[in-house]
Amino acid sequence: MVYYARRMVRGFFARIGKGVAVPGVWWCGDPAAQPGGTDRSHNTLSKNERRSYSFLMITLNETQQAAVTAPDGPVLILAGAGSGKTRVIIERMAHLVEDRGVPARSLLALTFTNKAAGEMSRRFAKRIELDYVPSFLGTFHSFGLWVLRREAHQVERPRNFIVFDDGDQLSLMKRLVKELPKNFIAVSPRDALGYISRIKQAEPFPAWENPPESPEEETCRELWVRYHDTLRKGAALDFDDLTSLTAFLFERFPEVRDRYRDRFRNILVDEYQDTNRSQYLIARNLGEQSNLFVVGDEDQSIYSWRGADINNILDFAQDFPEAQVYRLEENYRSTQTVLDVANAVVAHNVNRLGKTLFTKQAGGDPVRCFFAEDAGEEAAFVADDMQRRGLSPGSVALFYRTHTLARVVEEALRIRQIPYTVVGGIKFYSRKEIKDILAYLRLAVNPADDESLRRIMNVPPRGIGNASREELDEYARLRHISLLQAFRECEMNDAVSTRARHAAAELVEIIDGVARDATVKPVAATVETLLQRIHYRDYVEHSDEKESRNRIEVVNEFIVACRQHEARKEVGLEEFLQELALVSDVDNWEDKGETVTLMTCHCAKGLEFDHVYIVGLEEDLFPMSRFDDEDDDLEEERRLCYVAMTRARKTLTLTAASSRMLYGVTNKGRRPSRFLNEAGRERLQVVEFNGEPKGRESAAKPAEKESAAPSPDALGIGDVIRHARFGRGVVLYVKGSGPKLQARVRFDSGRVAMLMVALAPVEIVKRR
DNA sequence: GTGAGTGCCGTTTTT
DNA sequence: CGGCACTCAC
Repeated sequence: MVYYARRMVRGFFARIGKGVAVPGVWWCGDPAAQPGGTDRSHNTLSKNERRSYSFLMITLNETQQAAVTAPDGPVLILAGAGSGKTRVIIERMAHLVEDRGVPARSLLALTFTNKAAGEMSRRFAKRIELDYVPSFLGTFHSFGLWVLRREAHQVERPRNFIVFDDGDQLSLMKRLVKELPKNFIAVSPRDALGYISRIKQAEPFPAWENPPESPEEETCRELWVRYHDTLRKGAALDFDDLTSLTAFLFERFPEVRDRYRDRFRNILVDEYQDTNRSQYLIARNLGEQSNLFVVGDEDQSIYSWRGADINNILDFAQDFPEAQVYRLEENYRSTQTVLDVANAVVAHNVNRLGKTLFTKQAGGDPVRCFFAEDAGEEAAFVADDMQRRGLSPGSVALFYRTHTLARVVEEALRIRQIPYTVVGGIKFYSRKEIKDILAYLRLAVNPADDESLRRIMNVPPRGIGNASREELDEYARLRHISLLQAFRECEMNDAVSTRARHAAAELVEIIDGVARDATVKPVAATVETLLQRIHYRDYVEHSDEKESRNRIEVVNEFIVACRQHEARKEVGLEEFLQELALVSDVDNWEDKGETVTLMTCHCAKGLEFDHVYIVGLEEDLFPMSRFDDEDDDLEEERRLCYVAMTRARKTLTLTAASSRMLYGVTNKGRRPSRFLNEAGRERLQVVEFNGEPKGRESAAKPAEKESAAPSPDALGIGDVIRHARFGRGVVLYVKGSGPKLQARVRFDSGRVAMLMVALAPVEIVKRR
């Protein structure tokens, strides 16, 4: 299915539709999808959805049927890529409700991503043809949030705690590291956060029974204490807390756990292979006495770096000895050629339960492979290839291991005017502008939020510098009051300069203004008033000339987003902020229409496209090199490759470059990924730049040529030239250097030609 | 207190 | 290469 930005966000907002007013009663599907709803895109499933949907109505295969109707007790579904995993979950839920008389409100379906949760609720609502579905369908994090709001007192937090995202965490930790007494060995804020996160998985409130094993660990423990102190004072939880404290609650307070057990008699977990320890504990605590239905694929476990433990799925049968296990191995998505390649790669893994996907769609286009000289040629090939094959942009996706690879490809697509959308990357909501605005809003809602105040006390600059800040910090600390309170009282504080005092008073005034507005105005209006009061747009415009246009856009987009949200649901500022905390990919607030989709391989999980390109299949990039080349890491890279490949419905094209600039250094003599070998050379068709298959002998050797860097000042990509005969044209790609410099040019006539620059009658019209 | 300039750092994937 | 923190001059 092709996911557009807007759909993802709609998925999110759909989940927080009007039903949310009653805790635990979640609106599944979309308000606009009610009979009489007007928005077309809400009422219709996409073509792809409809295809699989009607398929589902007509027939489930035997194994799927058995899985869906499995008797009570723990059930594990090993669902290979494209085997109808989501279908099975939804049918299972429908089966429970329709055939077994299970009340829908006793269903708890937990997913890993917002995307998956959104899709699940929409499809489930359609399936059982109800406008309201009183089940809880959401991510582990949103479930944790929901539980913790009700049980906040158990963990000594107010009900209206706020959620720190990773940006908040990092800036807090930076400060804490800086404030640490000098007798502690230095650690980086990132390392400290990593340590804390790992600890939390095992034990949210460690007793520190063993002495620290290193001075670094000692520092980390000290930081742990300070970090949580600060969170508690700020009435905040971080992302990890949402799941780890929930797990802790269920483990330590049986009576609390039992309440939720009684409520949710049927637990369904999607992507079980991605669960970390806390998530596993949540599932087990709630599901061990009732019906735990987990679906996953050990070959698609790609989040171990976030604490996901593949052993949760590998050991399910040991954990629950009476578990019934079903294997879904029939793939409904890809051609056999694609599956053969993907299977061949992942078959090299040792640590797996073992499945082999098959499909009834025998044959299919060969999986192609292109070896480029450099990243520029690789990008040019890919973009050219899409045009040559006449692919509709919306049917194409391009995956890469790291976001940095997107740039070159974007360039190639832009020049050819192929529309594209980059998914992920710099997250909308972690942009400076958004974080600034949110900090104001959060402060208005929660005066104890010192971190937010620190962020914006001098943004835009208002004359509160280091000296005043330190003074006010000290003032607040001594009196055990919030920083904002210190600002309120600073009129009497002689240690602060007059200028800063006025600025502080004004800031307090502004914050109070926001709080006041929020009670009477819609969110968008409150934000707009705030922006004008602090001249935020001017500030953005003056702070950075080249990017300012974009950044203003970001600000305006935020306002639009607020409005959209309001149109959907009347909600106060406080609730708005809380909902926002769990949305990460707000970057996708725009609908980009029929475009090529660019994203990381991780991001691609759960999606499917007719035509898939995977670029950068080189050693040290994919698989990415690690400090320790442990097998586990390599296996995970392999799974990631498998995930990426199995997204393809019809065709798969793999590319690599022998020279590529990474981290600012050009890296020559790069070697093709071992995954290409593992796929089996005989399964790959090596092609030339023009897409024609290469001769056998040349196919055998992955190019390791001396690549002469194209001389940058001769002619570059994007330059506009004029040719004596062909007229005006744009340079798509250059190759070679000096007198051998060749340029691929697309002329306004539509003609594309490779020119020897030294010989051709061309002049440069415009440098890019 | 501000802003420009410099040097250093890491540098994957995301709820 | 790019983002960030730090230093230095106003």
